[in-house]
Amino acid sequence: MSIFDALGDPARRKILSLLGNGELPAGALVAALRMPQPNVSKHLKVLREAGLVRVRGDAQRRLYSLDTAPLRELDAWLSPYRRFWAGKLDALGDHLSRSD
Amino acid sequence: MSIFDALGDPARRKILSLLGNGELPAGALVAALRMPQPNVSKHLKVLREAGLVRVRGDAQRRLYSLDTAPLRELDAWLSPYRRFWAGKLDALGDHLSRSD
DNA sequence: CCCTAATATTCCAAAATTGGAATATTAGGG
DNA sequence: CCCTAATATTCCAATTTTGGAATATTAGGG
Repeated sequence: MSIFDALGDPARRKILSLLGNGELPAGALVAALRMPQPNVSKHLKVLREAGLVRVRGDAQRRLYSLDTAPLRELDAWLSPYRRFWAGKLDALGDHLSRSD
Repeated sequence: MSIFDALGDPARRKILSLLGNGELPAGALVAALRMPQPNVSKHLKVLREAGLVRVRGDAQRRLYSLDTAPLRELDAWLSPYRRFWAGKLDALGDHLSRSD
């Protein structure tokens, strides 16, 4: 699954966003996403396979953290297109304040 | 379909890349992609619906061009993550950071 | 009008994705 | 050992996506 596919699901984007603030146990993600635990676990698996998150054990818990390497690749993929808006810093607001 | 989903298919990413060099008729994309025409037409529909391409008629032909607005959104989505590699001089980085 | 070129749409089966429910695994604690 | 908490995996039905083939549409040209 490519990074684009991995990012295709809103729940997965939310997970990345949450991990942006630092390492979290799977349970914290389950609580934040308000979604059945097995479901979150499956999304985490997709993210792992895409290389977007790392995991380490801490007793029974599994602590997830962001691996930004694929995001850097995405950034690179975007590069050739940036010339279309580079310098055009007009007011096209931060569309980005959505919840995903 | 979100922009992430629209970008999920390699053929669609190739189309965007081709259109990066300027407007092209659908037929040119069919030739470049080496894929059955109806298939390309369907990918173009997905791209249209995601707002990634514009189309205008020229007699029987349809000329496609890039609409970069959704790519700018993607760029914005990426923003909060850039701090993880900002300053870390990656080999890919400054491709086009010229100051003229 | 009819013909042709260019492109889009529909129909269909195959493959992949997703969610829900049940179950399995893993790692301490008593 | 057994128990419990935390997390992962499996199984299944529903939905979505994809490709191939056939067909439809659109817009001139003769």
